[in-house]
Amino acid sequence: MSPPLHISISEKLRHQIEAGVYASGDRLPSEHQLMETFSVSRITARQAVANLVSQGLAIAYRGKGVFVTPQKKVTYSLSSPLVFLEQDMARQGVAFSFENLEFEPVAAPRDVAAALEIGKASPVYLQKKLFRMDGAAGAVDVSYLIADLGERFAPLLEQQMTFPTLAQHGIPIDCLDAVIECTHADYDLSGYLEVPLGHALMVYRYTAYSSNQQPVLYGSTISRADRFCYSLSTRAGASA
Amino acid sequence: MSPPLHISISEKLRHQIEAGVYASGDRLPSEHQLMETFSVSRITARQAVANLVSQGLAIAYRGKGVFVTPQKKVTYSLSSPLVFLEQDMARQGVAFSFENLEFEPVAAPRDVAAALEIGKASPVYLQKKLFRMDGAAGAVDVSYLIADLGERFAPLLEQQMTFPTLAQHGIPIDCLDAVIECTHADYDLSGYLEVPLGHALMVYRYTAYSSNQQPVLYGSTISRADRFCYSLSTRAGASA
DNA sequence: TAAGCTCACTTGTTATAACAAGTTGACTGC
DNA sequence: GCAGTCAACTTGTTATAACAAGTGAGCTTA
Repeated sequence: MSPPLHISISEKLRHQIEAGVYASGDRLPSEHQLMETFSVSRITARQAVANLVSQGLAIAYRGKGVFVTPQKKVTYSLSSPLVFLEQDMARQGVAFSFENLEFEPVAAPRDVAAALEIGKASPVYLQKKLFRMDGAAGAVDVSYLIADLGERFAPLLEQQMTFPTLAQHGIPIDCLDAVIECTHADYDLSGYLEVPLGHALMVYRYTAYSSNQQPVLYGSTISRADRFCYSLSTRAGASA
Repeated sequence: MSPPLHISISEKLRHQIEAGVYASGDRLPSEHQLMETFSVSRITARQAVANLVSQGLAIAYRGKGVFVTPQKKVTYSLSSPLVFLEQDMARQGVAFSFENLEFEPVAAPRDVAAALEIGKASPVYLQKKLFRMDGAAGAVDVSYLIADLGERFAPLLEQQMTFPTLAQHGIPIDCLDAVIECTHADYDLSGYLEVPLGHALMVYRYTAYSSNQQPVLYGSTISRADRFCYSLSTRAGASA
């Protein structure tokens, strides 16, 4: 009949977060404090916190404490792929920046070669970028460019790679196939995005084709599911 | 240096799942068996299993065991909203069916009233549907129809509500705004979709507008993140 | 002053123990 | 043969205990 203790406690904390008792970025009571407040064992207190963490409401740091996750979600509008990501963010009052993590020629892995319709281990350019939203790491973009595109884009590294930028430099992108899916954090990405293992991530996986139907760009943007979402509209030029 | 025991164990199990040692639907070793196999305490064995569950690779049933989650992901193509959901599923070789859970007039909650641009507590129709993919519950759709649309649609309950169906009955849908986001299972939905608390869910939240720019339909399709993803293409009529 | 150390506090990992609760198959009694 | 019971097995919840490891403030020492 009555729910488990750890559920009751995490629900109580969740309500307090939603009611503003603990604001975005605030530290939640430590496990020891929860033990005393609710007269439970550390296992129960820990599980209550784990519920919040798995729901993306909080994040725990060893040695520091558990902190409320920023609840503001940023929307990227898919319906107007020509709009700069910066503009999308600015409309929502979010300071946006990005930094290049890597840009180097590599041999195409199997899935990349298949998507770009080139031979396995053909030369491609690997580009890794980190997007920051209000200073905090919000998304990681890992993309592969066909060799020709990579060489042409190399001098433009400081710019966001958008369709207009590419078109200006003689690489018009004609169409884009994309999949939006949800996956889970593994150890690799935890480093960039500071998400606990198993936490939900949004993945925007895309293949861009040039005017001659040739795939030229394949990659994915991986973001924290609790900080990023996608919108689209059938209205031409709509900005939902 | 060395990773925690529970991580090592869950990684080993994950590799075995990916290698086919445990196929989709198979039962994993029980906590007791894992204790003996890896010479660890039940807490460690449990945590290893919990890792798999939180990553969506397995699901646990009390009294029965832990079973490998079906890994096949179903894609719904957003670029052609006129395509029937059934067709999208059929293309992927998935048996699709849906059942009406509820259809009744209710007073519009606050967020619904705002989306439909009507007064709070105005009469609307609540429609709740369950989508089945290969027999298993895959998604729940909860939508609200303006009163007029609800009355006209009531006799058509056995049909999927798609844009062509609506247009045939004098309700042309002109445009659609949608947001795709990720959220986490709460107790309400766990019942329908059989997902553990905190598990990632995909939410497709939409507002449909009639030809006179009036919002007529607002709702969301909630699906298991590990079983459902969305695709879109800028190619007209593409079927990625 | 500045560098380095220590200590208190935090979460992370792991062990042992016990009971609750749901499932399943075998066994018993009719 | 069938129905009901029970025992064995499963995961779920909770407690107590100890150590590991990261952080940060404050103190000590050069």
